[in-house]
Amino acid sequence: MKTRDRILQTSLQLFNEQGERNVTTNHIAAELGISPGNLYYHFRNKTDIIYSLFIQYRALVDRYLRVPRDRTLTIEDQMFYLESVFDGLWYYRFFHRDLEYLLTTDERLRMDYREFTFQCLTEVRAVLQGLEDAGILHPHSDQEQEAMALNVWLVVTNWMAFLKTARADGGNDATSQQELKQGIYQVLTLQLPYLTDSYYDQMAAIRERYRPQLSRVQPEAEGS
Amino acid sequence: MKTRDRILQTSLQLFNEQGERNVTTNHIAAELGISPGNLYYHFRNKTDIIYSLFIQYRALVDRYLRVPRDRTLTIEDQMFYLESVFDGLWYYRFFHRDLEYLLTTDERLRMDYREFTFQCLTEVRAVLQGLEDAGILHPHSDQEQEAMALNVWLVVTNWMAFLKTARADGGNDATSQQELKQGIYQVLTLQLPYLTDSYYDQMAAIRERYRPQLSRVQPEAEGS
DNA sequence: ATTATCTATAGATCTATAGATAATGC
DNA sequence: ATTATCTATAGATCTATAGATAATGC
Repeated sequence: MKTRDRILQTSLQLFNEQGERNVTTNHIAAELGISPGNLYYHFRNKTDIIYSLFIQYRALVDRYLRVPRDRTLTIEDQMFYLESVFDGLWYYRFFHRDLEYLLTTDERLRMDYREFTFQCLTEVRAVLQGLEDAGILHPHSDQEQEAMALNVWLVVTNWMAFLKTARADGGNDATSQQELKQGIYQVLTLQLPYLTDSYYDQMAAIRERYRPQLSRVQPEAEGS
Repeated sequence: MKTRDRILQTSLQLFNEQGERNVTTNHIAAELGISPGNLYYHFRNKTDIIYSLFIQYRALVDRYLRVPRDRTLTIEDQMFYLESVFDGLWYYRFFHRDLEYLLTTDERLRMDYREFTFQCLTEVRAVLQGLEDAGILHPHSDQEQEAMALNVWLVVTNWMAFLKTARADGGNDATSQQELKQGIYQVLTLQLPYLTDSYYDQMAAIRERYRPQLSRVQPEAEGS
């Protein structure tokens, strides 16, 4: 593998494991067994590395989240999107952690990420529309659909951060990808009241499969 | 004012304006016109300052978010809670920005914040229950209520982060507190499908007042 | 010839403390 | 006597580059 790609790969790994803030260019070079000088030959600075990782991340999402406009959607379609999106979030999980800082540091990233967000929101709306057209969801007004899509986005992109804060340890990596998928339960919760009678039972059953294991998340026994 | 309190006040201000990550103990001391040595006389380190600010924040939320269990709730009750909560989020807005990093750095903060989160979730559920008992919301199962409360929490605590990423500039402070309140629109969107017929129009009208000015947030004109 | 890599380091911070001095409260 | 403050600084990083050297591709 090219050194440039190894730098990206190792950076991603260290960022994910330790958080971008705790990983310096020195650490990355040391982990790779190359000199800091060499790293700077390939990337201008850490910001440049992060931007390249964002490009990878965006490409990954673009590859999976292509919602057809010419046909209605099935429940399986939606589940595929959800699974894919959460896989992507996991793979580049460092990214949403320090997102705000990253965006203030890198003007180019801020602009591109902003555009990326709006594209994703458009795709989410297309999913909702596709399910509505299929008779799975009750119809809603454009404005309601837009607000719903935004809530879906907020839940999806921030579920992981919540999990980290809700666990007593900082988040044991081993079990976390599993738990991350429980965010799907939360997303499906948003749709629950909009499901038509014909699909309610089926969707509710699927949702049950993702139910969070609250014994883990919740600290003490249930109060009234 | 006591020096200790001035340190907290100035730290909060600098953290909010520039982000916790960009503010060092040196900056705080310089802004106050005191020596770094003096700052360290009052606080062991920056983590200690942040923890003290969290204690203030928690006290603020505790003061407002006390949901009565012995009576049903009115729509006005809920609006008061929402307004108060968003005010608090604004006042300590640095906190949720670097939250994850802060929690991994300070074990004590992590434990306390976790407990705080669960207490807040309990209060959110009490609000939902109070509205349900008042016949404003259709009844839902305990599990659905729990998942809903979690979604409310996710939307409330992350709306500001979204706003920052969605704006072309990093977020002009002047207008932002206004915009922050638009998060209320998103929260009320979550309740929309659960409203009973008797209250739908009233609540929908209130919700309209918080509608985001999309011209600001959205980059280009509406596509189909 | 060009590309990739290393060595060595200047310059910039930042944290946190030791030790001296000033201010305050009995 | 105790509390608050300052001066000065050691020690630890981190970034980013200059300049030399090695490897590679024609």
